[in-house]
Amino acid sequence: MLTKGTPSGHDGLSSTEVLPQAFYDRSASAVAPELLGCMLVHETPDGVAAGRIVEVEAYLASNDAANHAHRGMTERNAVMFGPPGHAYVYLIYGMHYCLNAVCCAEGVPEAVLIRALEPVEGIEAMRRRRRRAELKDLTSGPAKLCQALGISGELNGAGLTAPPLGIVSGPRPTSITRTTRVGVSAAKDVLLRWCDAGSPFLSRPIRK
DNA sequence: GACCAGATTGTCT
DNA sequence: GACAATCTGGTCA
Repeated sequence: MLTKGTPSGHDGLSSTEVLPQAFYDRSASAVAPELLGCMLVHETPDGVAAGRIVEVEAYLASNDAANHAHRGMTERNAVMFGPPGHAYVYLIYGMHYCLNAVCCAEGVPEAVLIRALEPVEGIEAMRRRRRRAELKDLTSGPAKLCQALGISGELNGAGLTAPPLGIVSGPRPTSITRTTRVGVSAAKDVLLRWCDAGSPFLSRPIRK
C-alpha cells in the first residue's frame, strides 16, 4: 500500500516515503531531475505495479512552445493549470496514453513527463498488459509504461500523493545526463530531458 | 541496428 | 482538415 509520511515497512513500497505535494510545488525543471531514481507506484485490482523512474522531460510554462498549455487552457490540458502533485494523463496519436506530474503553483501550467521506468514490482501483470515478455519492452517509453502500469485517461487529474497512484522517493542515480527532448517539433533545442545514464531502460539512446 | 510507414482518434485551428 | 510529448512491424544494409 502507499503510505504517506512515516515509514512502516511491509512490502518494500510502504517502507519509503510518498513524495508530498510540496515536492511538486516548484518549477518542472527543478522537479524533473529529482524524480530520477524515485518509484512510480500504481495500485491496481491486479496488484501493485511499480517501476524506478529512469527518464523524464520537463515542460515549462514560459517560452516553451512544446508545452500543451502553451496556447492557454483547454479542456484537455486543464489539469496542468490545477494544483501541483496531480497526474496529467493525455491521449496521444489517438491510441497511447502519457503520464505527467503537474508541477509549479496552481495556475502555472508546468509538468514533468515520465518517459521511462525500470520495472520493479508487478512484472507479470505488466507482461500481460503489454503482451510482451522482454523486460526492456515493458516500460521503455511514455506510452509503454502507462500500458504496463494500467494507467489510462481515468487517472487524469488523480493525486500523486495518495493511492492508487504515487511516487515514492528513492536513491538518485549515480550518473544523470541532460539532453534535448524526444519527439517534439517545437522548442527542440532546449535541454529539458534527464536520463539515468546507466539505465538500459531508456526510451531512446542518449544523444547530444 | 537503422530507417520507414502505418495505425488511429482526440484536439485545435 | 491537419497535426500530434508514440509504438510496432517490416524492410534493408
